[in-house]
Amino acid sequence: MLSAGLPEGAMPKLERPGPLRERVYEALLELITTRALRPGQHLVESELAQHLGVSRQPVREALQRLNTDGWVDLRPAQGAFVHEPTEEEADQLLTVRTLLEAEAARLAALNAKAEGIADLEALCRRGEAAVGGDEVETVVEANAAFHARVMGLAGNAVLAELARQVDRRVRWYYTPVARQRGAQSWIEHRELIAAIADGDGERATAVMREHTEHTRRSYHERPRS
Amino acid sequence: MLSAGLPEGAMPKLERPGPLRERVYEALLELITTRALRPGQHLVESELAQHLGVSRQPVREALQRLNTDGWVDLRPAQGAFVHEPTEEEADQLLTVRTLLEAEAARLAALNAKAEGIADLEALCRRGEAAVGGDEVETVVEANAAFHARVMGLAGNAVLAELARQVDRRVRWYYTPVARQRGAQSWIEHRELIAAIADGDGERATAVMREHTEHTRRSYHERPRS
DNA sequence: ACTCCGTAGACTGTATCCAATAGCCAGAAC
DNA sequence: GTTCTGGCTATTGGATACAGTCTACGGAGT
Repeated sequence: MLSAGLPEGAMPKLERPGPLRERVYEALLELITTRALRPGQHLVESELAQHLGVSRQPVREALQRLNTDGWVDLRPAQGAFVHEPTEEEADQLLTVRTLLEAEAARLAALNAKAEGIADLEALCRRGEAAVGGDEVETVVEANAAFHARVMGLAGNAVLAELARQVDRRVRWYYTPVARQRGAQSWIEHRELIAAIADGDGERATAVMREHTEHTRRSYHERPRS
Repeated sequence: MLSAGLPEGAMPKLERPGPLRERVYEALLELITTRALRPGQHLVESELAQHLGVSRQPVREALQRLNTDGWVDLRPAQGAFVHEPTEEEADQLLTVRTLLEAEAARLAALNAKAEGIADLEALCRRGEAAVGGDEVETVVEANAAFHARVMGLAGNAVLAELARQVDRRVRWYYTPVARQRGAQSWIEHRELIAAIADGDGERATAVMREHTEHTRRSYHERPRS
């Protein structure tokens, strides 16, 4: 018990690196989402280990998790390959996302307090500013943050965990085409905030469903690379 | 290319054990779901390894996956503990399950062919027979098989994967109280089949939602152990 | 009664070693 | 010339050993 009157925030909270496998996981995920490792590419444990400056063990464990999370395909006795998304899979993913996000919006509308609403508005402003700056990376990130906050307001940890996984992959597929849907997306976010602020679960669901379905359609209409 | 006229089914398909970590994962999951390993119990890698007759390596990887799937809690530098479900978490899980299953029912109604309907009826008969026999284990399994088949008819692999994880945990929480909801559950299954056979997505959704909400309520009304 | 270590138990990460397997290619058989 | 076989290689899968570090527990001292 800190008997001395140390202010809580003053503790430097000395940086705990966390398990190495986690950091390797994040590092590889970063490389995949940024397209530094391209879909279909063969990942060799020993190469990755050497490149990251760790032993094979943490790399193996990270690859296993990436496999179960759908980021890489682990072919037995041959190695790991960066997952290649198919048209059908992307569509299914976006469908599920619509489902999860719509439910989250409904729950958020029922649970949200004034503080949460304020957070959403702040995030919305940040997103709109990013759209003005035309930086795709920042826009996508702000969008993810906004949706994550809505999910947080829903107060369902299980739902949030599923959505986290799904959203991250959606973000991967979607980033290349995010530019198209700039300003319109944030107008819809405003509508969503209004519905949540009114505590209107039905409307929040409808708005969110409409919003994510827009995203889904704009994915299918994307320019082929 | 099998030029000889070997019948496809004749190949014994010699048993491939598959990766050891998978088998360890399944073995541990079996031990957890059957309550041989009780919630809160401390799992020591070396003990498990010795007990299963493998080295620590596969055990570690299996524990990691069990951790990400929510079956065990991995406390740093201390070890793995069988997850202890809380009231709130069970409720959230059942809520999410309702969401996923309802969507699956809708999609199944839109996609199902005659063959799928027949499968559902067969599974339903099997379940009803099990209820008659009053064997909780068999009933729960038949129930899982039925829901899994509905999910298969929905034809959304991503949705199915999420539901598989959620359902397995729901099953864990729910098994102790499954006895209460015997016959009624299968009557509702019949209704669901009818809705799917009619291709009525709205009704299928409603029936499934009602069905899983029944389950949720009966969970909360369960006798405390 | 409270605090302060000391120690044991357990995980984390590293380094090797060996076995099994998929893919590939060269070469023999027809 | 085509096909099949056999071996070679790269890589993973699994086992084992070992050092470092963290946690919790308990006993000694105040």
